[in-house]
Amino acid sequence: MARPSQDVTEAELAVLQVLWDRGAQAIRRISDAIYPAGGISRYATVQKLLERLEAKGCVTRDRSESVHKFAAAIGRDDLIGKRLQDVAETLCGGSLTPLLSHLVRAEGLSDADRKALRGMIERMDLDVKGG
Amino acid sequence: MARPSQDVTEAELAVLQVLWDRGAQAIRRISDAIYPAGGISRYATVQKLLERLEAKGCVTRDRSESVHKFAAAIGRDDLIGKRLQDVAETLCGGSLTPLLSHLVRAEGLSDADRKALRGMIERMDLDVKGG
DNA sequence: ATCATCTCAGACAACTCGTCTGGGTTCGAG
DNA sequence: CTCGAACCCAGACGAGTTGTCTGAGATGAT
Repeated sequence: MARPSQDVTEAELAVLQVLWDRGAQAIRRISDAIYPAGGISRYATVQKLLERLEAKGCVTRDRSESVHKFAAAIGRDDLIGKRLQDVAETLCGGSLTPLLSHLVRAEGLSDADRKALRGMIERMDLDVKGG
Repeated sequence: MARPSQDVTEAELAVLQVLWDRGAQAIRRISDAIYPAGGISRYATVQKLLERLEAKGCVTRDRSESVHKFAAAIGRDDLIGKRLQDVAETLCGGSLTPLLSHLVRAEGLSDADRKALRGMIERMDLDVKGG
């Protein structure tokens, strides 16, 4: 499975968002979703973006019909993970822990957030102890 | 305080690392640290990087002496925060919580990590309750 | 006065990114 | 079968970024 090596671009991400939200699509549909104004060249732009996404392993292409259909090969979560990993490698020597502690320290953590977080940790503890 | 608007580049980061590790430095010192081989042009490269870092507000310049001295204006932690914020805005609608849950879910969290994390949360709870 | 070292401004090639053009193909309607 | 619309593919283009370098003037110690 070809993993996305390079990073996903702003415009490429817009294409991925459409695929994530609406499932597999033909180029025309994606183009219409992103550029409601339409236009021939916009179509070609999306086409190129999909081509590059495919090269990066972020999208799969179904060529069984004459009009190809594209589907996301990675999820939003995969991309989040990749970006976090990237930050960790660039700034923390590869360790994710500093990111974690930064986020916990950061403002914006509500009561509910903390509660959910505690729940997650407890569940992990159980996983470890239970087997 | 001018905040870093654009992102810090790979080579720029190398310069920042030197400033973080060794404190305020003149260009020559930084250049020697990054390019042990030396060379005139490397000096100019570091100079340009510092100029760009200054423009981004990541570095301050002390012009009081004829040989300027540079110091980091942001910490490693600030940069981590900025990058995390960026990921959140790009992929999570600005919320940091998904990042948090992703990290907790991620492998590589040791026993000690979980323990430390639980400690952090409990401390936050105390802060809130204690006023 | 000289010379090494510094600052500053600008140039450069390589690369990325979003966009567009042109040429060949496919497919359904007439 | 022919025609036209929509498709796929390859390539190009301008703008912006990034790391690097050059040249000219200023500064300071010997």
